[in-house]
Amino acid sequence: MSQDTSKDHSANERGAATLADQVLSAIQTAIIKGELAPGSKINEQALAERFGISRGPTREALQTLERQRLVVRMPHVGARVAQLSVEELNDLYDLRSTLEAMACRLAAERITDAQLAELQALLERQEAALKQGDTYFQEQGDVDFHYQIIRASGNKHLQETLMGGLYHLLRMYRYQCSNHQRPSRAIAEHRRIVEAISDRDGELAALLMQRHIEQGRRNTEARLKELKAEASAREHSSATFANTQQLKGETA
Amino acid sequence: MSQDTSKDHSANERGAATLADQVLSAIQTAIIKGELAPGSKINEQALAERFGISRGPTREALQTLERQRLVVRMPHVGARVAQLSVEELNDLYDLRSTLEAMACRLAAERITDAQLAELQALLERQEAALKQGDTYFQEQGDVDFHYQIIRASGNKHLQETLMGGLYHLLRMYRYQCSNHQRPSRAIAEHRRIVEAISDRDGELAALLMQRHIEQGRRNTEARLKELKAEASAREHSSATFANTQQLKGETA
DNA sequence: ACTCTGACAATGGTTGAAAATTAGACCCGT
DNA sequence: ACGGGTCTAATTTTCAACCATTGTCAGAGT
Repeated sequence: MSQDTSKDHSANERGAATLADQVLSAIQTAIIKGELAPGSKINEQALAERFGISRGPTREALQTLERQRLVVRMPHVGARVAQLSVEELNDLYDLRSTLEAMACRLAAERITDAQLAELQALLERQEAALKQGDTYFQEQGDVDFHYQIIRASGNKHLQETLMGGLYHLLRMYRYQCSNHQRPSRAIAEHRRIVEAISDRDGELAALLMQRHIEQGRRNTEARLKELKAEASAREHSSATFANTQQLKGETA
Repeated sequence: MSQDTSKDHSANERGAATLADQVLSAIQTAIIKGELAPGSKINEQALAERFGISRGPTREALQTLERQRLVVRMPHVGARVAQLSVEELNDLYDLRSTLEAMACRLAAERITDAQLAELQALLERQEAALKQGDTYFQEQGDVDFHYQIIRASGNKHLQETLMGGLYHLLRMYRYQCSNHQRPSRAIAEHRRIVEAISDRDGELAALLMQRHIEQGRRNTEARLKELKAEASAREHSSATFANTQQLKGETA
């Protein structure tokens, strides 16, 4: 039922067997929430000390973060938190759209009755949360919705690509560009998608999912452009320090 | 000191920036070619000694291999070379088919004249190699063909997912299940795809690519099933030796 | 203003040992 | 013999100290 699916898909399902895994999810949330400012440099030593571990596991976590595109690394230079960009956002959503459409197509063929029931139960919980204005559960529920469909596709590589690769970066964009608009519409779209899957109409489900995601892309893109404009405006006022400010926390 | 102007200043070029990268590609080819037997356990220490490096970079390479699905790792247990399975093969090709179809769609929109000329030149080299029976270049050319289209898509995340993630595992399946059949037909399919892209007909190109890849899937699947059957037969006759090829001493 | 030089800082890499965990062998009672 | 629990051994994980290599930056020199 309400198992904690959001906890950690990318790392191993085993809670946190290694130190690197533990610190990994900590850094992940820090980056996604913007506590580590985009573009800011990451010092291995300092990061290790901050979590009370040595450089070994820290480097491991950093490498995982690199493959998740949450940080960018260059040899002998170091790691810095990824920068949000409109181009990458579009690349990301294009890919996500294609992959989740595929997931819908497969899920319509292969979803089990139990999984379908679970999906419908989730939908009802989402609607209840909408009425109560529980924004946290709305976010959580949206993630779970997409996750369950992806899981129902039964394609392990598809799951891993979405969950381990794109998922976290996507969360960063959504979190930092959150504009939480019209959850009622999103849930209505969810409902139609579930109906299509329930009817075993994979093509329709895929199409609806693509449109649903495209809607999300538009929202996020618009908000990101606003943020970029604001940042650019701030940069004009203090142009002398422009370059050095980039790697410090200026996101108010 | 030799001032090499062509020094790689970007992390994209996986030339040989760090030790981990160097040894990584070495292990990759060893796994892909089957020199490290599928399912065999990998001893970190032994692997490090074999390449004359310490355990640090070795662990890093191993982690990268894990994300490429060339090895499977479990905490405190160790790493072992991935096992080929028909289910995974199908998952893999499904995903590849979807992604490369997407690449075709995008490439038809965004390919430059220079890239298109390059693609056509490659095609002619492939046909020349076919006539001369140059099987090595046929293999290489096929990889390049798909790579160039993926690159022409212009979607960085798509490129990274295919090249960094699926590519190597795919090569393993193709190498170990090589049955080199009908290259003439494959090249004819390549030509039609290039024509469709040249006509800016993304939908057609995507469809042709999907069929092309499906053809490859069928071949590889059939060959893999043969191999599995043989292996199963061998296991019946001499069950004692089956599992014991490890990296302990040397694989001579 | 530009380039070159050298010190400085951070990362990449090595080594050896200690802590943690699993797999497999061993023992024992029923 | 058999199931169950314990113990040992082997590997992995982590730590800590160290050196080597590279990028960065300031300052001198032109």
